Amino acid sequence: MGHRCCSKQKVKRGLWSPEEDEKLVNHITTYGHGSWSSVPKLAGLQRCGKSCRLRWINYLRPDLKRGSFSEQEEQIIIDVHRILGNRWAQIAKHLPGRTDNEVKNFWNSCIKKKLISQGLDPKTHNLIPSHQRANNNKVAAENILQSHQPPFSIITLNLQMTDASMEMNPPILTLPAAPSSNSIHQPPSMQTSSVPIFTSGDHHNPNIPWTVNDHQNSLDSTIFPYVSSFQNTAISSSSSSVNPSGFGLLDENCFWGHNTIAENFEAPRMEVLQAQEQENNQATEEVDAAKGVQDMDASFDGSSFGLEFVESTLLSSSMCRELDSMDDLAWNF
DNA sequence: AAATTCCGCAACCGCAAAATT
DNA sequence: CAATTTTGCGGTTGCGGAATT
Repeated sequence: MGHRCCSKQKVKRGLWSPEEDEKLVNHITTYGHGSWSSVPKLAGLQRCGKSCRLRWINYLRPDLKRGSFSEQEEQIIIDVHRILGNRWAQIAKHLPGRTDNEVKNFWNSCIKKKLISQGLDPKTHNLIPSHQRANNNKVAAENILQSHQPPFSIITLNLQMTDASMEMNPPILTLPAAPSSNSIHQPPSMQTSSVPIFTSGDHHNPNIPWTVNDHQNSLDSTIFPYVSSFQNTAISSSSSSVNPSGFGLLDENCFWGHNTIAENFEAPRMEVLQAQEQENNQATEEVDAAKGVQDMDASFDGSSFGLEFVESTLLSSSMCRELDSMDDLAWNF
């Protein structure tokens, strides 16, 4: 029984061998993936395109971060999940170098259990009523209650504002005032760099699928500010995902550098540099439009309070973690 | 030491949206 | 504009190693 997408060919399934990986990497570094459905044939693989795509995205891409999740990453996942639910791809966009699959697995294997052990419903993030709790969770949940540390985070508190209050006092959108959409993806310490981080991936430049941070809309540009909120810890560590050069390349050890793979990428990347810059300029305009031109008062109704908006405001909430008083957490309400 | 259970993770499946023809 | 193809996503499965019996 083969895949529906490639039922004509005999297709290998299951784990990938190092040889297959090598073939795929060689092919994509040389030619890009173009159309995934043509990749297996061109790369000499007996896999379906879908499988190749998955393997590349989840494992072979050079910009992937490896290793266990940091506490900051875990907190980001919890916070974003609280608002977005199981939208793993969206959540993963807030974690440079992590894939949706990775985030999903981490959630299912670790975070979910942790929340349950704390007496929290992993779906709603609310405290599970004691009568609904299983006995083995009871103790843990009660410990939380006794510890005067409410299990609700900043974001929960803010989201508990009523719709009415939102309409009366819409939160102020605090997108970073970056000179361009490129620099938004850099932590503040990098913002003086004149070298842009390329932001496009599969959607616009299939020939450079190894660039960091693929964005589907301009409001996703809140990604790196998360980084900035803890850059003195995570970012300065060896697992840094920020390339001082501005180019979105990581070696197999998650260091920015020039390994073989990265060098192979160099040529095709430079070829599309100009087109990329034009695209980035266009994206800048979109961000500007979102920031300034949009009339919040006129458009702020139930339907306009979309996920993008939630995500963009999430930024400020996450950063608020470092603030000292609850007054500072109020999103300018 | 062998058998069994548990668990994390890579990969698959099916569906929907987007893009292309 | 409809049909087809491609891409992206979230849920789920099952393999393989670790832990337990």
